Amino acid sequence: MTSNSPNSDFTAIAFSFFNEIGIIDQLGRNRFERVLPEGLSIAGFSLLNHFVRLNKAQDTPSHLAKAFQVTKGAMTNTIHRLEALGLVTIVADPSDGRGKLISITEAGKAARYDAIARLAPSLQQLSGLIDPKELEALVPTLMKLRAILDANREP
Amino acid sequence: MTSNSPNSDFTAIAFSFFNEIGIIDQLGRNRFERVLPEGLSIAGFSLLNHFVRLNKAQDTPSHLAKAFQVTKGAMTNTIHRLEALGLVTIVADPSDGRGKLISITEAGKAARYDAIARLAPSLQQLSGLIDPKELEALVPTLMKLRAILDANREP
DNA sequence: CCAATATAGTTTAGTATTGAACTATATGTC
DNA sequence: GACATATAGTTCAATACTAAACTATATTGG
Repeated sequence: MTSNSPNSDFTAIAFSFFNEIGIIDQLGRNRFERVLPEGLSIAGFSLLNHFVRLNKAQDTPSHLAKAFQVTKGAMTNTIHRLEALGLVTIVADPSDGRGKLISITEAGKAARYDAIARLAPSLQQLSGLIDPKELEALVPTLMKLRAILDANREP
Repeated sequence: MTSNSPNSDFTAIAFSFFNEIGIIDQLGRNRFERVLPEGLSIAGFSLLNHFVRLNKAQDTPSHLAKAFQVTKGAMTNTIHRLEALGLVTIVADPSDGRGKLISITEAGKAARYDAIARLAPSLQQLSGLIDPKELEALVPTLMKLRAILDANREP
């Protein structure tokens, strides 16, 4: 019975894990926000990136809200700001009178590419400070964790 | 020269790393916020937790703002809300006419303890889904990374 | 000592978020 | 087919944050 009581152990571990995650996220967001072009938020960038990464031609606001785990209201706001910048288009869903379909524009793809180019130097600076192998080793576990959390969130 | 061009590799790795961190943070915050007692935000809880973890009797708003990497304005807001709840006290710094000193109250310590107790079941639920050893293995690397990011943020 | 500059904290305007109320359209049941 | 319920999207009030302007006090260099 030395290193046991696994339940309370887990609580403590999970607690420090989320604590570190929260601080790293804030420091990372801070870096990112400084270099994003005027008017483009991290939320906006993430949306553009989502379209390109998944190579999606179009997606609905409600699906996007679920994918990013934000409320429908937040997604309405993000989409409308991107539309005002000409980076996405909004059209009515022909097969569902309630729905809309969002698509990234060429300007949106260009803005995403440009944003990544601006991000690179800030990330590059870290390459001298962090062992790339160590960072790389983290990613698969984080992805697995994210998938578990994602699948087990409360509705 | 097979698996090289390490610089652009690093950018891609760092990019997915921060991407996963961001999503996990959001899912984690979501879980936390649901169980925190009415009126206590994550920011407020973190401040209370800071005092207890570091066993600090008092701290200045400006030092707290730096520690949490938020603006002075945000810290003013967090502190004033905690004071309104009776969880911290604010007194003038006797040795510096510009400064204030923040202390956690007994009620603040109790609120922090209570919040952790409420958090536990939500974390507990994860213990069946995630291998505790895997989670535990992540923490030291994250702490190191956090320290590096922390030391190398722009002013 | 005093002027210039730096630092501590507050305030304000603007942005991103949530939860809840709302409108409009779909779907399922009898 | 009509009614109840579910879903898509918008709007609104409130919270937490940022950047920048502000007030007040400290520090520093002539």
